[in-house]
Amino acid sequence: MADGAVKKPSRIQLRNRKKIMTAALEVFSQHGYRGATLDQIAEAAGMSKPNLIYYFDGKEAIHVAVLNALMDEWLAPLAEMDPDGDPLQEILGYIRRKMEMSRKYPRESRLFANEILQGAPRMAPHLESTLKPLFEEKCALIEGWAADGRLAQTDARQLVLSIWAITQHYADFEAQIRVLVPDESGGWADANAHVEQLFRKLLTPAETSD
Amino acid sequence: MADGAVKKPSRIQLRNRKKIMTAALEVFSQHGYRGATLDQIAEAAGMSKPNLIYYFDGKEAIHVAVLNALMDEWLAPLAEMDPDGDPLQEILGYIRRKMEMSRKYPRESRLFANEILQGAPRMAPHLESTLKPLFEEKCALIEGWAADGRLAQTDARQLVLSIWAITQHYADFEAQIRVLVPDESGGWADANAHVEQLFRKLLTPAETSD
DNA sequence: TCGTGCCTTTACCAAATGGTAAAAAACAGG
DNA sequence: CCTGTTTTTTACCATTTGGTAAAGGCACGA
Repeated sequence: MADGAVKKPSRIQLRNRKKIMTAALEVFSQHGYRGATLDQIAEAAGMSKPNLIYYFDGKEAIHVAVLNALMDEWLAPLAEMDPDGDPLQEILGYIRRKMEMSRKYPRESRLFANEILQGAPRMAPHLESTLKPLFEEKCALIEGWAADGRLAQTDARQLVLSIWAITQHYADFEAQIRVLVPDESGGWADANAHVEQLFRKLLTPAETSD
Repeated sequence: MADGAVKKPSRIQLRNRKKIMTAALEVFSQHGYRGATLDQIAEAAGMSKPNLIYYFDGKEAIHVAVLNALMDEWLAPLAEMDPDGDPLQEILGYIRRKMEMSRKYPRESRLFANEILQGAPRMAPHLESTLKPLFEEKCALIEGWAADGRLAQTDARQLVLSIWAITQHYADFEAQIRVLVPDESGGWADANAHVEQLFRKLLTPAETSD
């Protein structure tokens, strides 16, 4: 009885929370935190504004909930990088997965981009607690590979940053790319090929074939 | 007499318009268009809100004015790329200038990033009329260099996009980088070295030293 | 059928925000 | 100093927006 646990959420609660978060992702990613209104989210979720507040403590709580819920999914491509795989293939595989994310989930990318651009006011703790350890772990892994001569010498942190920069750019700056790159061009195929070429050249170790 | 021209602005007008635009850059780049308020801009500019409206037609007009005024400055590094220079050096020089921009003018970078992220609602015409021609011109130049064998074969459009992505990332995602990269590390020096290494490897032509 | 507890809506509200009106102040030019 | 013009301020205003109160539905077991 003295358990401070919360009651387990009902089916309808689960369903509605998910509907709200889906709607919120749509609206927040398109307009940013300040630009999004509860009315927009409510309409997108197909329910009334006070009903949102019934399920979440307020606008900020919705935003934080969406951010936190998507963080794991967002980091999955990096988390999947396998210490036992072939270094170059592992990194190129990571890049391929990341490009896939930008293509299939641009809203998630823009949501995070918006938040970081504003100085990550609502995400800083999560960055520190979730992103940073993973980042450190994978950087150490890459440094290990480089030290073994299985990758060209390069700054692991900068490498990961530049992978993020390029891959996410395709989602975050889509409006600009749409203006500059004609529709009839290769589109995503060109992008994938270019990114692979770029990082393959960077990372392929000097041919010290034993 | 029949000249529909506007009277030339007084000294005080020039001064105040500039003050407002400086303040607006600060505020818009930090909070985005919707997140910025006229009161914030007024305070940053050291004048009253109605006074802003006296000099500009409204919030949107201020935003557009800032965007347009900074566009040229923003594109200068690319415009400076010299068709008669050494291809690799020209591109690396461009990258160096762009990194310098991100370091010295992160607010400008974030202003544009915010605008593009929201779909460039107030900048689309300017993108089409100013950015696109320059982009096309320089892409053609790069393609020429590559065709002459003075650069490695690569997709010029994708190359420029990836240069933008990486260099601007250092300004736009600074909040994240500050969390991930320890202060005592090389900081900008590491970043510059990495970016140069990355693109140098991509662009150095196969050693067909004649 | 009647509660009872979860869910939803209707009607509001206070603060924030973009913008206006009009008077006051500052600043020419004579 | 006077006069007309430009600049600035002091009140306002209408709308938007995040949030609340309280009553109404609604499912479901006794």
